[in-house]
Amino acid sequence: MDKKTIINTLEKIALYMELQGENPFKVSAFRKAAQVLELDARSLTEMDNILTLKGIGSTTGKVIEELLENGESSLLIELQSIVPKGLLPMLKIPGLGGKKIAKLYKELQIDSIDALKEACEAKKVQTLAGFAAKTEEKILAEIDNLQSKPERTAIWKLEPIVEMIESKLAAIEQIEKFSVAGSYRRVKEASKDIDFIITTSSPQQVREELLQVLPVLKVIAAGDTKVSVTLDLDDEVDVDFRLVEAHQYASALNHFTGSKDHNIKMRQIAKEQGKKISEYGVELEDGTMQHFNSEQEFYAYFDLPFIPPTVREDGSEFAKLDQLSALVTLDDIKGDFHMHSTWSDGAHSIEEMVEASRAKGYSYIVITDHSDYLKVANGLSKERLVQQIEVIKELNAKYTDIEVFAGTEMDILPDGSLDFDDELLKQLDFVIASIHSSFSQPQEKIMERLFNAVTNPYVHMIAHPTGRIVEQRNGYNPVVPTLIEWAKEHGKILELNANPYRLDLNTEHLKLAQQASVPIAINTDAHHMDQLKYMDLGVRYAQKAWLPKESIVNTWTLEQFKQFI
DNA sequence: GCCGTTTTCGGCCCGACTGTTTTCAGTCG
Repeated sequence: MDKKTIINTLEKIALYMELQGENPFKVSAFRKAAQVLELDARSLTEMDNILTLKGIGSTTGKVIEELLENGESSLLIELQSIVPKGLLPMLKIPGLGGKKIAKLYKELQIDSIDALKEACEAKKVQTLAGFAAKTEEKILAEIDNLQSKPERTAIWKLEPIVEMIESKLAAIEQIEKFSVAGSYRRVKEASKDIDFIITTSSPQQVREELLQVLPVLKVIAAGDTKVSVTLDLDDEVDVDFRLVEAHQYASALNHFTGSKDHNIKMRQIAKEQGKKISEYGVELEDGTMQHFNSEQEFYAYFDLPFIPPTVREDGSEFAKLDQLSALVTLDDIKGDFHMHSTWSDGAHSIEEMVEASRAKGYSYIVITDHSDYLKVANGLSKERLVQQIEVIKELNAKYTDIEVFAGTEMDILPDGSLDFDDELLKQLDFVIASIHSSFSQPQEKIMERLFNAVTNPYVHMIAHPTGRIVEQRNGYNPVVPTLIEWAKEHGKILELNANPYRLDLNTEHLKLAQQASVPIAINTDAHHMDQLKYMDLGVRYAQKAWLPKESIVNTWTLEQFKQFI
């Protein structure tokens, strides 16, 4: 019996109880018990006091004891025999919760989505008290919608949509200030919807403007403080706008950034002090409202350090407040080790990339165009690379405020060999090795290729080590813990590729690398000047893995970096 | 169902919107 099974069982029990229309507090008691176990860092064998944990009482305790003893829960088994399995997916239909589903089952014996669809079409559902024609139509529409719409949308699909919305909001006169919030602001890899908060003194006008200027497919809700729409784009995306007054900005931003668990924790802290947190501010015991100029002020009011959005997750962040000041921030970043120019498949000349990097205030960058093998990307031949090294040397002499290093993003070929020989690699300041081909080879072959790169004395770093594309492609499936071991042994850097398509290594892998003291470089892999901005995303993604500045190569001074290479 | 050196009963984070009724329940984030 492992911890995960116990957590899953408790959550399943909660789900089945919810489908029975049980008391919501009872349901959440089981969820809370599951969360208590989840948030406890110890493994099951290390926990001798499981039944005395706060949040685990006699009933949930018995479930756990039973699971430990014979591997199953009679409570769950009983619930599963009473509640048809077909009810579970019905919770996915917006507008339907436990109570309504329980009623549909009890009164009309509806035990699946198909049965629900039939009953709606036969106009049986509107005969129930609490249901009417409009509800019936809505359920039918949502069932149709269910198949066509993905549950979550990847961050790289959302990014251009967020930018489009931001440009629209900026053009609406009555909007004073706005910000994206929600899980997108927390840098989740994928989100269910996009949240914006807007400050205005004429909410009704802004509401109308929003519905006008955006490509609205469907209005989900449109009240005085909240507008929810589905946008008609390549990917249908839901967007929530919350309209508040200027002095409520910080509280609203905090509230709608979440996460839900983070907010609940904050409210419990406030409650212990007799205060009440809402999206409008903090209400004191005498009923007066406290407002804040920033989220920093808000946290300080509760004697907490500023908790960045990226780590506001399951509540465990409150146990790690002492680590917050060590987290890497954009201000700590002194350079970028991976970018392309027109020499291969980049959009700008080396000089333009240097100028854009100077504008960022970097102390150093490395130009790393593709190597010979990658013909589709106009990879550099030996001769062209030698030429490029000279060009970079000359260019570098022109600058006193930034050091430009000559590098390469060299392919690790399908047969495991490296695209350039050591004689050439020797002449470069910085060598990246990466895989762009034959992803479907057996894992042993992939690892053999990576091993050859890691053990080459002239290679400094492995880029996008797994080759994944967020929410779309798994990559070439290396054994990452082994790769981390090798990197440690041979003194290599592993990359956090900051492009929103990649975010590679992912947070789990980054944590492992940090535990092994393997240095991480956050790189934009920019193919265009504008993409240098992804450093910000990379840094915030690194925060999600709780990476301290010390683990990040980009925080090194020029001297430290020179010493390393 | 769980919790409590103010409580063993009465709360549990808090508020918005919709649809169904006519003062509110259910759902959602």
